[in-house]
Amino acid sequence: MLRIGEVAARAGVSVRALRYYEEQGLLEAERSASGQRRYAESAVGRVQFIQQLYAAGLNSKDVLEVLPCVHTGVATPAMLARLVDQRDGIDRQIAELTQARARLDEIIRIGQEHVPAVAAS
Amino acid sequence: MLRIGEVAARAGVSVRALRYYEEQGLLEAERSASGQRRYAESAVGRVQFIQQLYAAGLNSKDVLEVLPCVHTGVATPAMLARLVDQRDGIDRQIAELTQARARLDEIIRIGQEHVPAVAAS
DNA sequence: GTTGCCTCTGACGTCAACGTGAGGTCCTAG
DNA sequence: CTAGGACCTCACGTTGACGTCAGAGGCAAC
Repeated sequence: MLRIGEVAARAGVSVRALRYYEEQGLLEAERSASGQRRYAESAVGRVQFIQQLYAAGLNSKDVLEVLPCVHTGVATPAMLARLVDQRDGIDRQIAELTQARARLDEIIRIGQEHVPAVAAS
Repeated sequence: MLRIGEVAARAGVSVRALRYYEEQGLLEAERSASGQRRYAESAVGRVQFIQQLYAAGLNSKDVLEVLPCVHTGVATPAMLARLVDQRDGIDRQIAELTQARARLDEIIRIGQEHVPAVAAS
């Protein structure tokens, strides 16, 4: 059983974030006799996945819809539809990012042509 | 010369957003005699690129650093370094998204196995 | 037993990218 | 010449994911 600081350090987030996740129903913790949170080892991976979903543009409500499937491995048809929606959203984001990356890349290429004296090895 | 509503409609953003971009120094506009903004045709593409950069996780300050290179086609070595940094950031984001997508995908796959009676064609 | 770090519960602060009126002006179609 | 959109400038409101501070208690070491 891990304490909150330990989980935060391992998952690379703040202690405040973990309390916030609990507030949002994203993360459960047992309590010690004195009321301190105790986490299972699996909490670290769970938190990292939550971070990934946030990074993918989901809000905490979306994450809340997705997470039960992760834990139970079971999904209702409605949940599956949501999951597919979220995956499609991520696909669109990846496509946009790829396009933005390509544009940035071309800007860099042009920039290097115009200032070639420095990087020429 | 386009009016603000026209640019907003074509670029798929709000009028308020365009004023905000101007406020942040991201987008310039001439003014008519009565003070109304008049945009060049190129503003539409510029706005769309700004949106892509926002979607890529850049804030307006970052965008402000990147945009001059787009317009002039010239970049100082420092600017080039920033551009490369931003591109690397986008690469990291794409990697994260791809990983999140893979995890979602597996959840969907497992979910479909557990509820096969519906989707079976 | 006390020092020093960890944790607790509120509860207000923050920051970016706009949203949303208020109150007034412009413009163009009929 | 007037009705009604589109546009203008303030300027406050919103939202999500935390940051941060206050005041109090917990825990392991010395």
